Amino acid sequence: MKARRDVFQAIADPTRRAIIGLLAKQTQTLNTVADNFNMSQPAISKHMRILTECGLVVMIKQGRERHCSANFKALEEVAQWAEQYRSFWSSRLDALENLLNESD
Amino acid sequence: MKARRDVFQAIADPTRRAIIGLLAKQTQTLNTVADNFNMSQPAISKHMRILTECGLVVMIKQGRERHCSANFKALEEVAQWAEQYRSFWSSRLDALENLLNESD
DNA sequence: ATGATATATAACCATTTGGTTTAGTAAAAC
DNA sequence: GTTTTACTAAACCAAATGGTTATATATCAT
Repeated sequence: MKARRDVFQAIADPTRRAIIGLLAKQTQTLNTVADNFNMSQPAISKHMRILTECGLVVMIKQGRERHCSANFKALEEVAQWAEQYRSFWSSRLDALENLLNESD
Repeated sequence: MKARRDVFQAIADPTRRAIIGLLAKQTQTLNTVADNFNMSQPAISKHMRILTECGLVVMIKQGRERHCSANFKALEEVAQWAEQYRSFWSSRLDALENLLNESD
């Protein structure tokens, strides 16, 4: 049994972020998703597997089609991680100033 | 010349996220950062290089030491990307419901 | 039944990743 | 000036990543 996929790793790939973007507009089948990319269907299939493994996408089998839908809740972890540092970048306390103050 | 590093890829690694967390508390030298991890100093050096290449960390040479400081502004891209989908997960329109509605 | 369609699975491959150890180099301490 | 110290760079390695093509499987259409 594989260790549960990491959502940070899942969104590291630009193709997978683009897939999320597509699914935000509407649920799509795997094939219609694949039409948007310049790569083979198995490649998209693999990306989709990674996305489902970390909970970012839910796939439901309907006949011979797989209907794919994004589960944006899984992005909360990412948003929260990044946002915890927002006060740092929105304040005056960013990296350069830290360093400059330090060397004063 | 290497293509500019991607911040999404940079934060995909848990060690690098931990480094960001450390630098949020205070600027540190490369060595003091390395003390927090169970890996060699060159390994941390490499992580730090990736972090600086995508702008997440700023390093300033001071004598023989490298003072490392996080530049949280570089996280804005990540926060914004994730947040654009917040309305989806905070509303009732999440994946499962989409699919269930569809198959009604 | 036969064939087309939608997808998964397998086998394969090149490249990247994340680590290692072993030098090097530059600054500080003695 | 010799030795630590802080780090970088190089050479190496196993494993993971992201793609391919070819094949299998299940469903739908005829």
